Amino acid sequence: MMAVEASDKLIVSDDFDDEDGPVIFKRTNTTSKKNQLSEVKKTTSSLDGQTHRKISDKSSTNGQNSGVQKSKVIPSVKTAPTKASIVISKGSTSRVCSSNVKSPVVNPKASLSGDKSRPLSGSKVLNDVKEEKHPIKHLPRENSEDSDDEEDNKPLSLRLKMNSNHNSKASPIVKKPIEDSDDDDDLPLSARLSRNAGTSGSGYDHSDQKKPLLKVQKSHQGGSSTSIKQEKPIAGSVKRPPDKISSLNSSVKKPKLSDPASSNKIKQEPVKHESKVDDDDDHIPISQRLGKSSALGNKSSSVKKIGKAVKVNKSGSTSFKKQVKKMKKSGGNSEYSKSSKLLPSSGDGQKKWTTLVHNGVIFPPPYQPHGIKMLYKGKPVNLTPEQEEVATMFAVMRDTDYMQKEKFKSNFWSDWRKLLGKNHVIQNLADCDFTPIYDWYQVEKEKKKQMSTDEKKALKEEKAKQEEKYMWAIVDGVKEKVGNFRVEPPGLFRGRGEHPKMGKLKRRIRPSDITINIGKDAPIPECPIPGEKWKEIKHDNTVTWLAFWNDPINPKLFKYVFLAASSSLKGQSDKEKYEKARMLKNYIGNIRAAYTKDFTSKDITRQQIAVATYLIDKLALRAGNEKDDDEADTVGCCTLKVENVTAEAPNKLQFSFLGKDSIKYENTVEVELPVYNAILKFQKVKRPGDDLFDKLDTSKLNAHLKELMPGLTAKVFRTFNASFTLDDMLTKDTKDGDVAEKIGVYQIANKQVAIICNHQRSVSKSHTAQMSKLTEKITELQGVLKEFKTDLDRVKKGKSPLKSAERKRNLTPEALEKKIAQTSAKIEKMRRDMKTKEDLKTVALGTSKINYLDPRITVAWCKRHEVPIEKIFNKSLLAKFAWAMDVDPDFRF
DNA sequence: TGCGTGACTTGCTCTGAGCCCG
DNA sequence: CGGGCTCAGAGCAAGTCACGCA
Repeated sequence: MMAVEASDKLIVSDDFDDEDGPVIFKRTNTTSKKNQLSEVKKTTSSLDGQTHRKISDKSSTNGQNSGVQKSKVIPSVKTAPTKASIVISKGSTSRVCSSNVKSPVVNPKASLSGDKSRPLSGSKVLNDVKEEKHPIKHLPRENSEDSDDEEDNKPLSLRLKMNSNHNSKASPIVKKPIEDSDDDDDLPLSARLSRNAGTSGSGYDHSDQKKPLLKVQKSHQGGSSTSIKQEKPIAGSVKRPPDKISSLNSSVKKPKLSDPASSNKIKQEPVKHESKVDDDDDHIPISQRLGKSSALGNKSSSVKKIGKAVKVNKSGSTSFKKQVKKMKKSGGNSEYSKSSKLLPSSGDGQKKWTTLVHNGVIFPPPYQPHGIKMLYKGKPVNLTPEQEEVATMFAVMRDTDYMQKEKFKSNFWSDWRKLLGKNHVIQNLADCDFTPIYDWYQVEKEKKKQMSTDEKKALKEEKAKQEEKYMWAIVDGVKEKVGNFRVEPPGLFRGRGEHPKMGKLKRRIRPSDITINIGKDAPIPECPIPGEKWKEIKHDNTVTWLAFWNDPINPKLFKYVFLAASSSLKGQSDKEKYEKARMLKNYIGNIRAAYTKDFTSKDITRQQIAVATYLIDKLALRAGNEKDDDEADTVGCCTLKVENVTAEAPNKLQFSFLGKDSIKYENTVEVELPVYNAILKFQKVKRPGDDLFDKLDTSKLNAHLKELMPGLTAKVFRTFNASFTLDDMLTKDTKDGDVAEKIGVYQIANKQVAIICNHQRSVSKSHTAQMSKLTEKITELQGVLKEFKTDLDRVKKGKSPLKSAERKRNLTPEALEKKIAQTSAKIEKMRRDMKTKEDLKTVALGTSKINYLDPRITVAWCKRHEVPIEKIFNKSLLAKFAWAMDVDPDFRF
């Protein structure tokens, strides 16, 4: 419904016949409803697989962008602390070498046998071996792609173990992880899809890529499977290795060593070790890890041989110990190993910290009345400061799309009216004219813009000074950045999509709304607003939040203040997330076999679980929790409605629904026939608005998934698909070449992941203008080129260059030829840039980079191919992924 | 078993700083 | 040196999932 849609669609082609098969579903983009991006559709790829996405630019207006919006009267300036540089380098290369050496054993397989069976011993061994894996795996895959494809048709399970078989036989499922290298099994469906596509033709990628964005094109060959991942730091090593740290610090604006850095460094060192350890684990097959989660200790042993470890130590020793201790408590890194249970560790009521010191939160400044009078029926109206503040919030949103929404206006009116009172002069919104306030705001904005650089700088510094104390927390003795220490200012709620509460007043938060969580021995932060006090002080070390308040729009919800993404606490859980996804790789074969078998189960719940799991695996759909009526009407897998899926004979399913953030998901994919038939069955006798999976909800689904793999939940498939695809594409498509070409390969892989995850963005307002500008320039250059050619002709014939340009005058044929080549190259580059711009106009690459792509894949790839990590990760990502920086170059997801 | 929290992750948009260009 | 563009970072909305209780 609301979707505005866009027109783009991606075309996806899937071919998956089989489970693994190469399904390709690539969607180009979807549109968001709100955003109205374009939608993408996919088509199946035909031979070539070219799928293309078409883009239509349709309007892209999202209203949101309009400039004014935000209104915040108060400028927020923050300074960012920053930092960091990365230091990966050296080690990396060197490491690489070492790594390369490794033996060719393939993990997968090895693991298989060993792994499955079990644990430790085997596993360790494996671990050590580890690195080898990729080679093996890949090769087979690639080469065999075609064959794979065929196999693809077969059920995943089959493929796993025996490629030869058919679907029917599913292998035994269950918990044991299989490591097979089976080719496809490991692969994410999506990857498989794409792969096919790639192989066969170029799937949509091709089209897109055909002209290589960056030059990379080759991709097809490898088939591109994409994977997406996110990154988060895993805990393992709590902190970053010293190096990193140091580097970070340096960059950080803050005081150099002031503590943070320095302290961090120290502590962190220990971390390194740990991290290494982790790395080791990585290599290890999941299964192994599982088995013995306890392995941790072991790992250390394994700690690689690699030099790195060595370095770390020294300084580390002390800190190291400490850390270890800490970790244990918290279940930190070690955790994963330690927690034999598998990953699940992090969550629970484990201790997350021992000592926690921070200064609370900072509040936005009080409202400063401007005294500008709005008009009601043409006449100026007096408003109290409170009334004026809310009127200003509304006035300032004039240029946004929200103003076109009745719901927004009625909600605003309802809340504002409460402030005005029943008997106020203002009796309806339609007769209100906020122009004077709007104009005043524009002027204020302009003034701010016109301030001199020095003035701006002074303001910024002042703000930084005020905020300095709130920016840091000391967790177990380590200074860590706080993520969002600023209390949200009052404003009008901007829900996404057709949110029922859009426009409601989000009232000002006061100290008495805020609960502080801090160490028992730490001083309680002073309340920044004189005369007021905190709602409550807690000392709960099983949670990571520093403070929270209830969301004024929906009091059932909380707004938390957490540590920043670069903190070790966050890094730890990030790492755990990726480890879990990697573990899934070892189980995926059996899981696919299991659900394939259940596609035709007589037990309807079982059948629905099977089909839902298949969709989550293949399409990277979100779980789809139930939602209340007072939220936007969006769905995920478990909450799909009959109307969201249209069957197209013989075996295609067309999906069309609004997902998270009311982003439109449009995709048509080929599915296995039993799935197709099951969907038809689920739709039977239901109305369009009924639940497709009426016997299912996320808790049942996740409970089932946990039986298949410890800690497995629906969202793990997204991480797995994403990271796997990235790893796979990078491995297959990276060729010798310059850095720019390699970065191009990375971007294409990143884009593929974004498409799989349906990460969209709204088309920038100036997109069309920018494109036409580029077109103009190209046309102009083509004219120039033509002239050069004519001149060259003439010069060769002994004539003088044509007219005009005197500059041409003395050109020799050689010089002209050179010019021609230069101009042609320039035109080519511009064409590529245009294509890239157009291709990415509705695709958001950042989300997957931040949340779904295991950073170790990227770091290891950078090391292997000598691409500076800074070319891929910006400063904040470098800080966030500090835990992944010392990964072995041979790391494979 | 179902439901309502509670805690955290994921995700899009806006903003502002720095960059490039003419 | 002003204006448009890009991109990182901030902001905050909207998901996921675990847990405890009845």
